[in-house]
Amino acid sequence: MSDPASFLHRSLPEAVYLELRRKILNNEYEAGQRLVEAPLAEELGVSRSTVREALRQLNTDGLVDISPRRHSVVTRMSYEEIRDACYARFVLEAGAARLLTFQKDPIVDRLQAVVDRMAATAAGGDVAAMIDLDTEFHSCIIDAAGKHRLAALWRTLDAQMGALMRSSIDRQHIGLDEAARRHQQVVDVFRVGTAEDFVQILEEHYLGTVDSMAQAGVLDSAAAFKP
Amino acid sequence: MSDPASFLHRSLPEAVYLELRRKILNNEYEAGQRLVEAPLAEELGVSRSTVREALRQLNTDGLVDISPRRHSVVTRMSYEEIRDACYARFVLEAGAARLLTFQKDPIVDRLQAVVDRMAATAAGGDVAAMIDLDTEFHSCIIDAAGKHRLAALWRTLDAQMGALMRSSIDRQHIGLDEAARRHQQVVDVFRVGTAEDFVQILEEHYLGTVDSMAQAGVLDSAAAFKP
DNA sequence: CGACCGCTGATTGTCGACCGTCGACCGCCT
DNA sequence: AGGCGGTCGACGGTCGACAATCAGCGGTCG
Repeated sequence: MSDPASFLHRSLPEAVYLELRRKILNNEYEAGQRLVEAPLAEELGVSRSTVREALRQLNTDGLVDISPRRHSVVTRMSYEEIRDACYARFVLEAGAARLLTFQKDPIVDRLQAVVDRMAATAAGGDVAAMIDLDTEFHSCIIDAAGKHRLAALWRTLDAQMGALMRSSIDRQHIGLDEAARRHQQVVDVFRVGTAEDFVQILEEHYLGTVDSMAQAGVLDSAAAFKP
Repeated sequence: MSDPASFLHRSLPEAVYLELRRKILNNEYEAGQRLVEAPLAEELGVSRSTVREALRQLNTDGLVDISPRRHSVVTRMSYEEIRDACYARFVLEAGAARLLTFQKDPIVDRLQAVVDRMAATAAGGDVAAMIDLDTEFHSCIIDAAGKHRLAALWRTLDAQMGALMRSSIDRQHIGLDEAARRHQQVVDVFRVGTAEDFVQILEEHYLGTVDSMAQAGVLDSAAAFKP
C-alpha cells in the first residue's frame, strides 16, 4: 500500500486489475457473472493479454474463478468456503493480536476513534462506508503487530469478505447499529482484558459475521445444506 | 493436489510454473539470480508469454521478485521477512490445531508414524527427505482441521520455508537428529496436553526453526546492504 | 420419439513481433 | 579529472493473429 515506487509505473495490467477488482468488490459484477477477455479488453481499451494478466491476479486473490479452456466467472463461494475464509481471517488477526500489549496499548485510542465514526455512520445508514470502517478497524490491529506478511494475507481475505458483506447487507438493511455495538465491545475488552479474552471475543465477532452473511442468503445454493 | 481436474488440462504455463518452482525450491537457482524471460522461454521450448505467466504466479507465491520494467529475480528474503513468514505459518498451524481434539485424536498415530520415519531418515542423513517429512508432519495437523483455505495459505508459506531450510541445512550438516527429537516432543505434548500446551510448544518449535536458519546464514543480512 | 454424433460458434491458449523504458557505457564539456 | 548528457543494448510491456478446445445445437439414425 505504502510502497513509494508503486505510484510510478502503475502498469496497464495493474490498472485493469484494480478496476476489475473495484467492480467486483462493489458488486457491480455479481457473483457467477462471466468475465470474457475480449469484451473486457475492448471496453477498457487494452489488449486481451492485459486483461488476461489482470484476471490471473484476481484469480489468486480468490475473486475470480478460471475454468481452463472455458471462461472466467466472478467467484461464487459456498457456505463452507465462506466459513473457511472467515476462520482463516480470524486466525490471522488473533495471531496479530497476541503480539500486542493490552490495556495500555496506544492502539486502543485509534480503535475507539474508528468505533466512534462507526456509530455516526450507522446513523446515516451508509453501508459501504461501514464496511470500509470495519476494514479500517481490524487493520489497526493487524498493522500494529508489525508482521507484514501476515497483514498481506489478512488483507486478501478481508477484501473477499468485504465483497460478501456488501452484498449481504445490501439485501437486508439491518445491523449497522449492531455492528457498531459489536466493535465497541471489542474495544472494551481490549481496554481491560488480556490477549486470551480478546481472542475469545474476536472469535465470537467473526462467527457473528459469517452467521449474518449466511442468514442474508449471500450463499445461494449451498445454504440449504447448512448444518 | 487432490483436485481431480488438475491432472487434465495441465496447461503449459502450469507446467512451466511447476518446473521453475521445483528448481527454485531445490536451490537449482540461487536466491537473487536473474530470471530473464526470453532465455527461459527458449530453454523450455515455449514462448515468452508462457514463461511470463509462470513468473507472475511465482511472484504471488513469494518465490520471485519482479521489478517493473527491469527483470525478475529469485526472491531473497531479509531476516525480517523470514521471521514474518515463519510467524504467519505458525499462526495458521496454531489456528488449525485449536480445532482438534487432543489426546485421543487419531491423528496422533499418523504423526508418530512420520516422526518414526524422521528418526530413520536422520540416521541416513538425507536432508531433502527430512524437509519433506517436516512438511508432511505439519500437513497432517493442517489437513485434520479441515479448513481448506487455511491449509492453502499454509502450504504457500511452507514451500517458501522449505526452500530456505534446504539451503540452510545444506550449509551446516547438523540438526537432523535434533529435528527428529523436536517433532517427537511435539507429538508427546499432543498425546497428553491441551490445545494451549500444544500451541506453546509449536511456537518454540517454529522459533527454533527460524533461529537455526538465521544461524546458518541463509539470510545474507549483511549482503542485503552490500552492492 | 429419443439418443447419439458431428458441426459450429464462442472463448481461451499460445505465439512471435514491435515498442517503450531502463541502466550502462562513453565521450564531451567544464 | 570529474560530472553530465547522449547513445546503445537489453529486457519487459503490449499487442494482434492464429491454433486448440469446449459447449451447445441441430440433424440423423435406430
